[in-house]
Amino acid sequence: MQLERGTASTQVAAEKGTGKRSAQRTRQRVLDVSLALFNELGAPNVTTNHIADAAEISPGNLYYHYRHKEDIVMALYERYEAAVGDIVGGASGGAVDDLWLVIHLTFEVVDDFRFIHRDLSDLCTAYPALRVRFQRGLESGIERMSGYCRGLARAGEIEASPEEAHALAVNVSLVTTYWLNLQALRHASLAAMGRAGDDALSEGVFQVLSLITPYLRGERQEEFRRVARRYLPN
Amino acid sequence: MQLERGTASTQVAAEKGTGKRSAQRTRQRVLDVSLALFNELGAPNVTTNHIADAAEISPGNLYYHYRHKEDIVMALYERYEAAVGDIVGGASGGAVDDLWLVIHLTFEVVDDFRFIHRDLSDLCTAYPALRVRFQRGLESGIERMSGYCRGLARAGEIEASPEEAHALAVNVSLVTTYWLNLQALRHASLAAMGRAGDDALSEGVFQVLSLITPYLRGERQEEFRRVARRYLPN
DNA sequence: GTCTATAAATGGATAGAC
DNA sequence: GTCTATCCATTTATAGAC
Repeated sequence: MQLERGTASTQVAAEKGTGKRSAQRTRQRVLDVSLALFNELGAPNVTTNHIADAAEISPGNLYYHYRHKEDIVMALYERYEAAVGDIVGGASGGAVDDLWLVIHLTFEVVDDFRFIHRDLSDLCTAYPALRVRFQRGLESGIERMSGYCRGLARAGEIEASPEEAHALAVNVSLVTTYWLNLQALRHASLAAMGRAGDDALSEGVFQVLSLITPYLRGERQEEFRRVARRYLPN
Repeated sequence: MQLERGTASTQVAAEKGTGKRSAQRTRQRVLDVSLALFNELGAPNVTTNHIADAAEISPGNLYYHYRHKEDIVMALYERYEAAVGDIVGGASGGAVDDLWLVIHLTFEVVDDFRFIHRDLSDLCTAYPALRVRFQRGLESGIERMSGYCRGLARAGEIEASPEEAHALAVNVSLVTTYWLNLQALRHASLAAMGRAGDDALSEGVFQVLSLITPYLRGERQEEFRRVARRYLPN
């Protein structure tokens, strides 16, 4: 992550007239336009020619940088994983107070890479490598959330058996994973679906919070309800 | 629905030697094998030739019966809708007691037609007619569940604001829609995914019940917990 | 109603020149 | 690094004989 010799501007200058650009830059641009196209049309509906066009390079050149469409998808998935990792890594080890913030940030990342969940099953059968990575990430996410919930239960913050705490964690993961997807389906105009509106995102946070709220007790519950209310559409 | 002149056996007899079969029977068989293939491989990965092969007819003949692949998908979706309608229609208007049964039966239908939710987004963009039908069904499902939950709230059975009751209903719909899908993703071997095991189905019921349980109070909650426990894997 | 043969279009991927 | 041209496989759908 500490590559990038020379500033972008000096690179551009050095590339002038040669007709060549740094491989790094081209690869980055391919990923950027691919992400945009995948999100807009769904990965299965974006062809390699389509990507090459948008990146303003030839199909042949595209395959010089990425031998298979799968390679592009995997590279983007790694970006997604890294972004998610930044969030949980930055979370201050388990305070209830900023749980809502973690949820919110997570939804933003899920939105940025919404193509992943849009055709998740199909992508995972087409690209087995993606399946194993996704499985790993999902399980570890569930496990982390489950541990967090069971911790709350032990601390007496929520009233739930270990099984219920785990079920709660799984439901949180499920809603986080599919909420924006379902919301896009519900409110999609006939036009291609662009980025989810702030509404859809806020509603998602509300949905997740409303999974947790009823388990809380007394004071804590009120606190949560106040936060949740901020995420209501009205 | 009251067609079917003559029994199946007399039809078969009448068809002998002519090389022709009743259009009804052929169409049914096409739908049956399509459903099986879609569920096994995912609709996008099943070609019309594939279907023709499995139905033991020629590609040309397939297109005599169904002009487009979309027609097959839509016919199957109508089957699905009808099956769901049977469940909610048969439910004895709102007793809490057999809510778990409705959930269980719903999961079975969702499982029978799991190809629908597997590639939902992609199918809906490919077939706009499907999108509108699905949207309608989803919204009416949410609305019914929401009304049910708000009713429980009014009756004092659960402690939830109207907004929370609605959020609960949405989460119930979401989990019901995507649970088996996610579960197939989690536990899929490299082999094609067959019907969900009884485990996955029971766990799904448990997940949905655990959405509702924490909202209940005292006696009712205990009752629900007892039912839910029956759905635990162990 | 059913078949064979094939059209028409698309998509992933490669070869070889510059 | 980049391009043009093209191969090869696949897929939907049709034409026309039986």
